[in-house]
Amino acid sequence: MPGKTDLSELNCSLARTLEVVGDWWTLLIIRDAFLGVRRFGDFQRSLGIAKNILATRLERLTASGIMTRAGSDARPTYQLTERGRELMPAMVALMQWGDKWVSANNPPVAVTDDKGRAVAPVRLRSAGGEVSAQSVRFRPGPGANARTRSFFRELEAARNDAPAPAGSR
Amino acid sequence: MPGKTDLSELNCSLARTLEVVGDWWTLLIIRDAFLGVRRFGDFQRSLGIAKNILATRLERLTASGIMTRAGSDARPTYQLTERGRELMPAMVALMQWGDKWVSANNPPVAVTDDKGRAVAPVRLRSAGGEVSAQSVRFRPGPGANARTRSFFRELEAARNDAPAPAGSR
DNA sequence: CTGTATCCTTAAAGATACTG
DNA sequence: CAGTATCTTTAAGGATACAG
Repeated sequence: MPGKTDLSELNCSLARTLEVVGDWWTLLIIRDAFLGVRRFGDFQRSLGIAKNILATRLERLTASGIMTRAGSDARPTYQLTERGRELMPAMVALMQWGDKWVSANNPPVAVTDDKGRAVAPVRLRSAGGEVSAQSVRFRPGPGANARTRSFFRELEAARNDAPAPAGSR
Repeated sequence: MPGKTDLSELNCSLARTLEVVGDWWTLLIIRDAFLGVRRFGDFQRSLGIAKNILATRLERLTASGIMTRAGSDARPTYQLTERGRELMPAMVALMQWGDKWVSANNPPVAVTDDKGRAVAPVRLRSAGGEVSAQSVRFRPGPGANARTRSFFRELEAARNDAPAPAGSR
């Protein structure tokens, strides 16, 4: 993107994740890798991506430890590392969302375990069981900086303002 | 992005998802919305995003039914719809990945349920229990088009080629 | 405060030719 | 086959001024 902002200041793991895998091609390359694609040319044909773009992405992905390059130098293969494979839940969750809300429950790709049993919709869980989207809470974590902490403080203040402006006036 | 490719041809729910929410700002706006941000100016300050960019994103998000605009026209609030809230698992999964692999297990933001109990790392499950990234399988789904089917066929062929060229030669 | 309208900059995407 | 090197295009991002 043109005047690309540096998101690293945002002190947020989501922003940090997006800095590494946050563009279309990167995510789709990882998807292909999950599917079993290994070769430069196969990625290229599968995605219809220009060679220079693909080369850049693969280099970035190997540099950030998400994929490894192996095999002959003339005809290497690219594979996901553990770091990369651990993106699986996020990828599947994104796919499931698209299955439901964009593909109208008519998934182009089915996800199963190795015995062909469907992977269930991804859910959030805590010690108390399933956590609905409504009941999820966010708060500053151990890695929060001053800006993040004040952000949450202000958020809290705004929440106390809006819903109950009765007695205050 | 400049010469933006039309991913809708890719016949993949991930690509389709990325067409809707697949850029930095959109995802970060949704994150903020999850955190409780509601107002134009708050999004703007929180993210450090230009006003026109924010306006475009909010319009796209409401047009695609992920957020709704409510309240006075002069000072509206933006909230996630169900469609938007269902992105929660994917967002949290992405955050968790960043927590572990980029923020070095020092999360800026902690995610809990409404009783303060930590949300567990997102896992994939099937009728057989937890599904490891290694054992996940993909196959053409009901919505697969001819291109997707042949893609999987070729992938299968390649897999049979590489690992066992013994008897064939 | 919440936008819209402009203008400008720039970097990302793509096409193409070429190399080991 | 797997890239690298260029060149061009273009649209996204940002800044600013202005409006309701």
